[in-house]
Amino acid sequence: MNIGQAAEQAGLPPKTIRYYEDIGLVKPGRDTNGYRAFGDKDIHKLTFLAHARALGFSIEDCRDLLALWEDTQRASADVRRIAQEHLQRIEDKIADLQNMRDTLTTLVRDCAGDDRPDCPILNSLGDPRPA
Amino acid sequence: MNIGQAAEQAGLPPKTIRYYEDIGLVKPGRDTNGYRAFGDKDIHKLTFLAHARALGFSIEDCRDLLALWEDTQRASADVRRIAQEHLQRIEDKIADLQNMRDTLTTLVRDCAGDDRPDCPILNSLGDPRPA
DNA sequence: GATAGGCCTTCCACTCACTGGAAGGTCAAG
DNA sequence: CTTGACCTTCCAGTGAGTGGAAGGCCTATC
Repeated sequence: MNIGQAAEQAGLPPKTIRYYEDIGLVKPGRDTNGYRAFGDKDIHKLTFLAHARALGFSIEDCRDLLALWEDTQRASADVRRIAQEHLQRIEDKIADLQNMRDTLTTLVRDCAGDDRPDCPILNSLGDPRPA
Repeated sequence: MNIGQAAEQAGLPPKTIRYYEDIGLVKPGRDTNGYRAFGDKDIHKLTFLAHARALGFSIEDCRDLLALWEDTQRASADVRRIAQEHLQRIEDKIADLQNMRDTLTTLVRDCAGDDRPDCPILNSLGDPRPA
């Protein structure tokens, strides 16, 4: 299978797949004309990568998860640990963003948003001890 | 004021302040020895930048907000619009992360996490139509 | 056989917002 | 006079791709 079809199957842009080969996540063969030749296992890996990345796993997490996937003897606990650590990072990030949202919501609510120059948003951002 | 004190006041690393000068966000003067000399207005700007960045505004948003802050005639509506657009991006990001979290929570819950090799997380990630 | 177009290849540069480090100048204390 | 903490500039790297140029290959049509 050429890179175009592989991209379609996996739901990734061809450029991204070349990049994944570059950094050693997949190792497709080559046809005599130099085109990459993707087998079923490559497609599976790319699909795996597309899903894991969509869930926000880092490339290095993906590398670890793929290695565990290829190791039929691995303990599911190893996978679970990576997923749980990632879950914690996501929870933290959500909490951060919710704090930002709350602060911004207050600022936007207090801003008249009209033609007058007075603006609580700018005032607060410039204050050494802001809202 | 030297860059070290300015950094302390504003709550930013010196490296970041130099970077902000590089990209034209602040323009401190120079002492005769070549050291940057930060005035009150520079400190205020840096403080502003630290807060706006902490709220997740992009550098380009910060540039716009600083320009509005320096324009005493600006309408508060302009500021409000930038803040509200940013707020929307934050809301979207929170929703994305919550979806990720929900999917991952399900996967982690279904994974035995013991010595056995069977792992619903890996199975699902490799599935063309995943959880 | 020529040509058009749609693939494919490599390589280089760019993104964003810094961060790290090297090499060297300056300043205050002891 | 030396030590150590500052400061300066410049170069390179981060993560995870994306954009584009220059050129090769493959198929279809004229």
